[in-house]
Amino acid sequence: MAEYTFREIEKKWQAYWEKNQTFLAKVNPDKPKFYTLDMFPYPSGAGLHVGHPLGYIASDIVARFKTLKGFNVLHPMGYDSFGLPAEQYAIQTGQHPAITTEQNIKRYTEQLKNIGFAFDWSKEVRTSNPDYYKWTQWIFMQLFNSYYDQDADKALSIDSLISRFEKEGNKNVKAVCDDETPTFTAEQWNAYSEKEKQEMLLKYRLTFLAETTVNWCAALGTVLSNDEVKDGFSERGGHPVERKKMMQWSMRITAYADRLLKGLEKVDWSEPIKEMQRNWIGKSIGAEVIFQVKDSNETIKVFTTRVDTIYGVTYLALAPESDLAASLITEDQRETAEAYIEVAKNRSERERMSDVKTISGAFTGSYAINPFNGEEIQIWVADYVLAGYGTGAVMAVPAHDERDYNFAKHFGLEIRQVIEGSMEEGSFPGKGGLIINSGFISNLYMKDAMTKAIEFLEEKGIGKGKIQYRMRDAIFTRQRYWGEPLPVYFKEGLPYLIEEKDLPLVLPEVDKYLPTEDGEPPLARAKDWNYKTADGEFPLERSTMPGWAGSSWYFFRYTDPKNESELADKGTTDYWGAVDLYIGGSEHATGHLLYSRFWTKFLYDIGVVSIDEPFQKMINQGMIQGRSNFVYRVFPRISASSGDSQPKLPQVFVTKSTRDKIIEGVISEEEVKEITSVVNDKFKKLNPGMEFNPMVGPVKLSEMHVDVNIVYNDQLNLEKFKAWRPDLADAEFILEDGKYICGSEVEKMSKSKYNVVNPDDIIERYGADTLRLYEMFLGPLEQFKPWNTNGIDGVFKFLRKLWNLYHTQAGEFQVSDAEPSKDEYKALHKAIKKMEEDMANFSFNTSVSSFMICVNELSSVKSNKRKILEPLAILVSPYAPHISEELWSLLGHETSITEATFPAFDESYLKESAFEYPVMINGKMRAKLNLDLSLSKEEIEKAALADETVQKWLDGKAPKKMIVVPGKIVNVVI
RNA sequence: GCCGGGAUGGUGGAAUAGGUAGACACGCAAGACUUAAAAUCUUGUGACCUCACGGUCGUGCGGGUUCGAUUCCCGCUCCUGGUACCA
Repeated sequence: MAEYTFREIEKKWQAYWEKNQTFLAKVNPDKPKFYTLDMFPYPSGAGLHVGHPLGYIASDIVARFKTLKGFNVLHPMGYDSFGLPAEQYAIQTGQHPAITTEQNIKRYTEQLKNIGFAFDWSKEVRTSNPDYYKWTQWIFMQLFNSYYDQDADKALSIDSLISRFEKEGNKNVKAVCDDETPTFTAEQWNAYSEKEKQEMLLKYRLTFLAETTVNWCAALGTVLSNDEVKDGFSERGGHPVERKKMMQWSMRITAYADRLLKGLEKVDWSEPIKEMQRNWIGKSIGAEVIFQVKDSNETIKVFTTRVDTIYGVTYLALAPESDLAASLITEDQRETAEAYIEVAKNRSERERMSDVKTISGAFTGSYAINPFNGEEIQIWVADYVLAGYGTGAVMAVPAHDERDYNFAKHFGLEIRQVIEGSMEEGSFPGKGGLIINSGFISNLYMKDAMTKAIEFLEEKGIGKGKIQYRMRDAIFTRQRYWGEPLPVYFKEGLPYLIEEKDLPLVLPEVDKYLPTEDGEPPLARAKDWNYKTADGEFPLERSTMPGWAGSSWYFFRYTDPKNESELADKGTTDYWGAVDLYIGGSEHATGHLLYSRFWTKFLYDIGVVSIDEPFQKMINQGMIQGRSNFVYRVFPRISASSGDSQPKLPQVFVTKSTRDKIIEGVISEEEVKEITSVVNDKFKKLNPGMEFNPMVGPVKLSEMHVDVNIVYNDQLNLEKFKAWRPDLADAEFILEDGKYICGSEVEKMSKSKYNVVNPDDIIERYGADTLRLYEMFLGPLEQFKPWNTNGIDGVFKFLRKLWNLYHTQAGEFQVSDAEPSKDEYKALHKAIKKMEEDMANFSFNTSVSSFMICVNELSSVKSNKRKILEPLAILVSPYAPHISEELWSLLGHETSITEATFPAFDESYLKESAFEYPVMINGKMRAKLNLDLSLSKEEIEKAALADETVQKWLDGKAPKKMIVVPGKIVNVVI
């Protein structure tokens, strides 16, 4: 007697897959490849909850489906194992992060294996493994040894730059470099000292050391990137973040801004994600204009996207941080202006952001000259100007820019209109409008006016057309322990790379994971953290790499994870190419996904890989939210004269509907009496002999989270509840129909809300196949949805029904070799068709439904035909691989079902000769008419008109109009 | 503010080249089997009116296009994600 014993079946096949290396991916040029990838997890101490595997299940289904379709599939998994939580834990406990990380990984792997993923575990990578981060360091070295050549529009080696400098200086070199890089000749270059040369090269390298204003988080003792800061607080932990100047390594990602933007056109991602990246890159086309300061040698450079409005400029505004601003302050303005700068500078980013409405600024006392009309305009300091964007200075055109307008209004500055239109409702951008009052660009439209103005600027050498990006260079150092060390040492204060043969530069041991007393990063605690060269011993860099370093290239390492001589074999990465399907959360839209694209483009430039976009198709799965359950405790309002001892208060709980009645004030007096008497009786029992004033109405309640794992379909398991916490051991319940129904709410899944559901528990109760099916059945992959176990019985029942198709009522395996009926074929092929369509659209939930329909139909005719059940097992196998393998082997196969071929869809089984026409009267369905599909329009019309219901509605009159769509519908208009 | 995504029964959701709204599942109700429970099976289940036949309303709200609108257009409301003085 063989029941569906999922526990045995699942263990058996998981062991089989492991032993037979079923999912081992090998390069095979004879087969088309398919690379499907999940964003690898950070192995946290809490383990997996049901939300994590959602995307993995989806990609696993695709992987298994593609295998059945004859593709050579790579489906790897690994760990993003450097990170803050392990370090935080290490600080608290003194335990080495490597140890906790190892433990967490072990647990994650176990949990993942329980779900039956078709992962090729031999490809596993861990970013914190020296074998891995050796290559992260190696990539860093290549970046250090490269610069971005704008003529070639790619990264080139720094050596080639040096030889150009030696021959011709930097005058004709078009490269991405620091703003203040001076021009020099070959003679000057050759005369530079070694130190001067290195300093100059640092201005060109793709990773470089520079003083930058950073987001310093004192509580975490580290620098955070912009996307790790939310509203002035750290994303992790919510600690305050301040702006601070520090020497930091940066990555010149801005060099790739335009290619990162253009590359988006080539990839198949959702529009919102692409849009987020476009906004993040923030390309603006405009011009740089130089304003001369009156009676001074100083000039002010501004960036504007609207040179066409240059005749409308009535003042200039500088960022408070600007050094120039301070120097322009005149004696008579000194007091107010300096005070303003002091206040504005010290206002934290957070204050400035939350306080957008307040307009503030100060006049410096100096004037600038508008190069177009020679007009003198005031120079102001204003905190609406950001130091970090463009030149940190703006030319203000109050008539056509809202912020300038508000500022001018507030300080009574001139507002001069230069575009045709009405100023009644304040400023207007007037894009495309006719330019007026603007000298030689008057009577032109925006585009032409801009072209002409730029020509003028370039002719006079007082500006040029310019493209500005919002994106900043990415800071690449963290003052942290648990990250990749940078392969850099310092000689005379200048950075040099260690030799490649000394890679990996292994993370040293330290006594504590905290910064040193004088604020140095934890690596400063390491003994002998120096680099030995022929010239002596030099200190190594003490900062480590940020979290995104290791995750920016792991998809290449998966193809060849054990390679010791290169980051991956070129032939292998060429074979696997770009990731065909990447599944992960949309929260990585501007971090990981941008950095990965950047590094891929760089690796492409230096010839290490052959693709320049890593992720061809991406799907962003929606987060699974928690669904909390609540119980409602009656507030026992009893006063007792207890003497010394505290009275024991009764724990009495009422159900959701009683609570609702109490809240709405519609509870009956009898119910109140019942509740109070239960409370009073309980009190008496708990405190025998004690005198007390019994509780009377009205009833007050307090709400309490209850562990969702002891609630089933919102019904509380009373025994488990009593055992949950000692104080609840003699809880009393006022039930309805013998049940305690809890309240519920959707919240974030978190321990403190007792709503975390562990996949292990679901697997224990229903099996991994049920979990997989159910996660997919929950709804569209991309949608955010709460986890709710309420419907899980349905898919579990489905699997049992599926099992029963292959078994007699007595539980014996039995299939028939008889020829299936037309209906049986039809049921199967409907499901095949649907599955093919759904896989193309990544619509996993609807496939599960179609399996259910198919099995229901086959069950109702008690089908047990091999010709139906064999393909059915294959069809279901990507979703429910364990049961399918078992059925497949029962069907007599000796190899894994993964080696089967996906059943071919045959349209002819779905062909119908007749169709049940819905007959509508004025667009409302009134009758049904079963007609042959070969009938002509006229014949259908005739049949419809003859119908009794139609006759009734017509009531003897002729229809105004008849719409007949063969095979679809009949509509009679009356 | 700006840029995305969304709103369908008691619940999760299905259906878009415009063509039977509510597939599939949960829950609920009734019944069968059972000493009983569980499990399983059968039937019903959007709301309202009606004994019934049947009818009216119904896909966030208000309009429009159409023989016909969950689907297209215009105007709103609410929820949700991103972003935030980017010149």
